[in-house]
Amino acid sequence: MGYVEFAKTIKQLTQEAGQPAMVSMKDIALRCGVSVATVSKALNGHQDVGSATRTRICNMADEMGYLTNSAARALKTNRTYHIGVLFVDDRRSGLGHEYFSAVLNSLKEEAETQGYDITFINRNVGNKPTTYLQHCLYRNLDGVVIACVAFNDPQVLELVSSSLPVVTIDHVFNNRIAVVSDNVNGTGALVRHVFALGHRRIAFIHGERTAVTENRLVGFYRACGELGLEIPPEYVLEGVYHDPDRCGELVQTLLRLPDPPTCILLPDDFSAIGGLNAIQKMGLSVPEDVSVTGYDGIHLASVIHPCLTTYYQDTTVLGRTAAAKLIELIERPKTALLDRIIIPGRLQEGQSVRYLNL
Amino acid sequence: MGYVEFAKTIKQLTQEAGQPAMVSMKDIALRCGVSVATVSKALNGHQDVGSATRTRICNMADEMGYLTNSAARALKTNRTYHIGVLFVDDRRSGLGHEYFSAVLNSLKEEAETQGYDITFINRNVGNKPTTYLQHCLYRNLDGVVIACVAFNDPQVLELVSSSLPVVTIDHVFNNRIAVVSDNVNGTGALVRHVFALGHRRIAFIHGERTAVTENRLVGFYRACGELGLEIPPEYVLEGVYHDPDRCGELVQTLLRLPDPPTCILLPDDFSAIGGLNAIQKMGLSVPEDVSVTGYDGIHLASVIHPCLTTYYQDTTVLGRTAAAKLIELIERPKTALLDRIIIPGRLQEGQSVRYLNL
DNA sequence: CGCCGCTACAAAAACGATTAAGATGTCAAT
DNA sequence: ATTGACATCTTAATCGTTTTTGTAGCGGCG
Repeated sequence: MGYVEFAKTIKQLTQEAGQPAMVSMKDIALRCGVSVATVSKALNGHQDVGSATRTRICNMADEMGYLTNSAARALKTNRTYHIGVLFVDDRRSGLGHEYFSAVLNSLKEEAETQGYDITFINRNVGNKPTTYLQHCLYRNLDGVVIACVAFNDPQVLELVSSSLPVVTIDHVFNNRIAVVSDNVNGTGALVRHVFALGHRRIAFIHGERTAVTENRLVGFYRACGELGLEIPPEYVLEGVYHDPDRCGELVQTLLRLPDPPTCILLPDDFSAIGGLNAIQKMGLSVPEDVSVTGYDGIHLASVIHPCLTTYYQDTTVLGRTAAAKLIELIERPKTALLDRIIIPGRLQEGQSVRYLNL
Repeated sequence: MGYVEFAKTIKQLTQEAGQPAMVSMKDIALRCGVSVATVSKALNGHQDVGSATRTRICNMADEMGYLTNSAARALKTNRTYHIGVLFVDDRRSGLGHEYFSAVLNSLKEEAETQGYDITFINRNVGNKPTTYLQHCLYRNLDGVVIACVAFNDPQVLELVSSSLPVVTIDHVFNNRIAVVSDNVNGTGALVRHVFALGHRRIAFIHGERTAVTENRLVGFYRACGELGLEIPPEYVLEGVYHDPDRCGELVQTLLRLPDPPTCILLPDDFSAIGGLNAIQKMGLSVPEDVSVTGYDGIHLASVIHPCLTTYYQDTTVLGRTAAAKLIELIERPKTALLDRIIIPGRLQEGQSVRYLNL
């Protein structure tokens, strides 16, 4: 039986069985008259394989539809080309949040183009509860991206202090790579923007106290300081991210002050909607009576009415960078710089901030 | 060296190395004075192991922090406890869409509680481009959930017609399990609802032609028929999902008709915002002058003003069911019913539809 | 007593790849 | 001719499981 006939037979067999009848290196070796070792080397680009043999093997591999068995490779090399992603979605602040799903999507794409797949980390192995770290070890993950979680969770800390390559998003740990959105300058940019439009009485409703929030507060106070603004303490309130109702209430609180602000910075675009509603409910309108800004720059911001002045966080670069840095750390641990990488965003002007005649 | 000392040593070693120094069945076997085979059986609950030995082995496994090596198990058993998810996010209609991220999240949780991890399917293996199917085979995925893709993509069809266990969401294939949102009754419910409120001139802006859209059209025309409504063809327009601008334009088109509708059904909540804006831009208001409904019942619908009357799609049940059905198909292929499962939603009344005095 | 059947374990062969170490052949230099 | 260097390929061990087959011991039964 000649070469071509044999190939046909193989295909027919696989067709018939309905199963793709996984072809292994052994099969290729058999057909090429070489050893499995040679096949492995040829396919992996090692140098001690003759160029004629190499092309013969590679062609045969294509011909036969060879696919690496990832489990076997992982077993032998301890490399899975799988990176874990830890996103927690309590109260819809994880995947449900457009910011994070956009970051995730970009992260996914970068990882995939580099040959890595992503998988979610959770707290069980088989049907037994475990820790995040154990789950990662069980799956032999090459590395982990952590985002959108309670970073003081003991299980998260265990993961961060493990020997696994880790990249965190929007939170900085010592001696770990962190990719963070530029919350300091982002908030600062908003302050300076509304200041330039004449606003002096600027209030800030921020989210729950997290690393992100701390940075936004720093950005806020620093910018105000540089502009010579004295912000009364009652202008700075703790709200809740992604909670239009709560933020709406706080907006009303602010507007009922004896000396109300002319502009209110809200924790994010979504909760800004609550602000808009609350203001409208008081018979006032945006931006004529009160100005408002959001944060995030999600699609929503530009389609609501009035569309929001906000600070766009570059989710694409954030996700891509996180993936790229993690892979760098995995593949070249010696040279990877353990540092904090700040991703700048961009002020996005809408119609929610009025020009104030001074 | 006694038992306790030995245990300590192990722990110290792993601490020092910084590496968790994976302990294998071999280590347990050594310490328990049994063979690896026995360890394997004990840990996997086989019957031919003495109960004393069994508990000794299990305790030791816990003690030493044993974790199954998933790669080795996968290699031997061809089961990875990994299910693939195919979500495509062209033009932000995948993960960026709250509907799908909610489905994904629910799917993830159900899979995880059953001991399965989820991973995204893409089109490369290593750094070479391949098909979705090849990717699944390369990763030895136990099964696949397909959602939110162009279901006529040849690569998707290849996957669907492969021998892999497959569950599709919102699209039905022959002899495959499909989990679909009840678009027929959902749209019907909206029609009946606005009819009950007195509306007779009801327009429908639907999304691009997909299986989902077809069902909604069926639901629309069927309900209208049952109610004895004659819908003029110019009342039914093809819009674009998740596109407020385009849908806004179409709303204006409808309202400029000589005999405009009193109520407009929009393709989803997000694009309904475009409808609201467009109406406002014409100097009209919702619901006083025109009534509007959305679809999806995402969080947004209830926070905008006026909040939307919409049809809530039960993303939680959708995702959970998809995962559960897929796992059933994987684990009990003989008894799993290859069928279409319809997940009902719920009409969610807002303030965007007015009561019309007839 | 001898045999059967049972329980409880061990031995060993896989799964499919990687890789160190060894083998072979060729050719140039001595 | 011998040697070494080099290129090219093979052998064989190994990763950590699972699973088939084998076997020792023991009690019961005719």
